[in-house]
Amino acid sequence: MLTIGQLASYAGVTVRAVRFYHQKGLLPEPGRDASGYRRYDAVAVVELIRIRTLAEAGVPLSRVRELLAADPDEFAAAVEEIDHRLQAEIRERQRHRKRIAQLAAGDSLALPPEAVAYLERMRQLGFPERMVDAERDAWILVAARLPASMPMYMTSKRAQLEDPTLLELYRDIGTAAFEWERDDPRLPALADRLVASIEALYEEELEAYGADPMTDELVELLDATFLQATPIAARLLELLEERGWRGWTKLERTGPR
Amino acid sequence: MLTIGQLASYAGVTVRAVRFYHQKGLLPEPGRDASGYRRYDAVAVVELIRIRTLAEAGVPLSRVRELLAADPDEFAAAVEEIDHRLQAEIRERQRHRKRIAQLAAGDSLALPPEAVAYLERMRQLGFPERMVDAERDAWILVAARLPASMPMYMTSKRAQLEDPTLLELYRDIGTAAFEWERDDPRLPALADRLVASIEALYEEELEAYGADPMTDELVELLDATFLQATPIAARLLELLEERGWRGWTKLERTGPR
DNA sequence: CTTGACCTTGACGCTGCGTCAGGGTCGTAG
DNA sequence: CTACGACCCTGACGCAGCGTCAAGGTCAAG
Repeated sequence: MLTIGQLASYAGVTVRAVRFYHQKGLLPEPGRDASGYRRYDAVAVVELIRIRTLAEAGVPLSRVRELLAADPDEFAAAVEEIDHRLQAEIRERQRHRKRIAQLAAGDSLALPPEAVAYLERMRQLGFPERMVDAERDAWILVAARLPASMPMYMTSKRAQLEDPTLLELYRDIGTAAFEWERDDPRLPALADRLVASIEALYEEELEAYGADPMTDELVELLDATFLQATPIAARLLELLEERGWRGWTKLERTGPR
Repeated sequence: MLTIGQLASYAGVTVRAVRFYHQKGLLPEPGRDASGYRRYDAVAVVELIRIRTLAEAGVPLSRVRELLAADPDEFAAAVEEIDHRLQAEIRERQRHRKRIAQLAAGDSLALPPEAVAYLERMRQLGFPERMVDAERDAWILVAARLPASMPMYMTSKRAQLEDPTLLELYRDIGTAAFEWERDDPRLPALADRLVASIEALYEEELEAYGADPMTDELVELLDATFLQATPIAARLLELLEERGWRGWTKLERTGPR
């Protein structure tokens, strides 16, 4: 007759695990000896090994209980289902591996590769790090909501970076955002240049991309980020409204053409 | 400003998860509005998405906390370690899949394929199901302790099954085990045949396999299983001792040659 | 004013055990 | 005979990552 420790070492499990299986009704409680110790026979070893075999195959203990008492057909069906689950878990982990492989570089945290490339291009072009960070945060928000549209946005944005006039404008906005005060006298001139660019872009963009999938919710959030990021944001929006345009992330014409 | 529900839906997580991250210190508690509601800004969305990105990559939350504050070198090291873990988990599940694939047939629960083949051969040879079951349980015990020795044992046992004299003897022991009483008068004659076979095998086996890796502990357990399985077991052991042999699983000569 | 959809804190539940705490028991050695 | 280490017992809490009540308070719309 075996003690619980001997039984456990036989099946390669811990004593605690054996008691746990008793508690869960997977393994019947054996008789006790005079001093209250559990005493097991060889049948218990076989039962315990069966439990471990299923458990080690990744079967949850609740299923193990059913399976030990199942007929061959039920057993086969259960095995198939468990195999599907294991396959799914493997695929999940393979996705995770890809994901963390992309995380090796800092920006890619939560961003698709084309966005990382776009931010890298900004750095190459000499944009200040703070502005790149702000851009990154904004695109993280977009990527979370509209992952499918990221390639489209990034294609559009990269094209804008290659236009010398726009590049100059973006750089100046960056400088303004992080170095100017809210009432800087140079802001109206900046707003003029901005409006000129908007009006030049407006027609093109509409033709090229059709309806923008961006939701009002997201637009609002991105605008809020901008307003928080720099004190000039609020003033710039005012100046734009005076010139017939409302918004920031998504511009709408309010005045005459 | 966002409520907790809006924040959560933005990052694709549940409200409960957000509160949990607050509790764990992953996400800072934001300010409250007049009625005590948490109010979030866009920065919180970005932080939350970062947390989820890491968590979805299979990083435990305790590591997420460290990683959010880690420098690029630490981050890269951590990513590598996590990737190793994921790979290990994938390999583990692939083993599990193999294991449960083997479980499709009933006997293979906790038995290697060669043992399953041996039991199948017993069935082909017409051994009664009860005897096959008893054999199976015994070999489950052996396989748990000495998996590496199973091919050797099975080769030896299969050879014995192909010997007509031994086959006849085993079949008769099977019949005796499940149909005779402890004091059946035919037992002494069975013991004589058994001893004759043992003495014929004894020399051969010693030469062929050298030292048996089986431990005393395992021998004792297997003997106990035999004694529990059938009332004739105890009597048979007595008869063997009278004839100069002790034991069952592992026989030792006690008398003269 | 009511309804339904939100928000708050607090507490328990799930899996598969690990790990104390606070005892009793067994076998062997001195 | 006693002491010691290695066992055994029950009971309870802890872990990760939330899900899910419970028992309220708040808000916007009809």
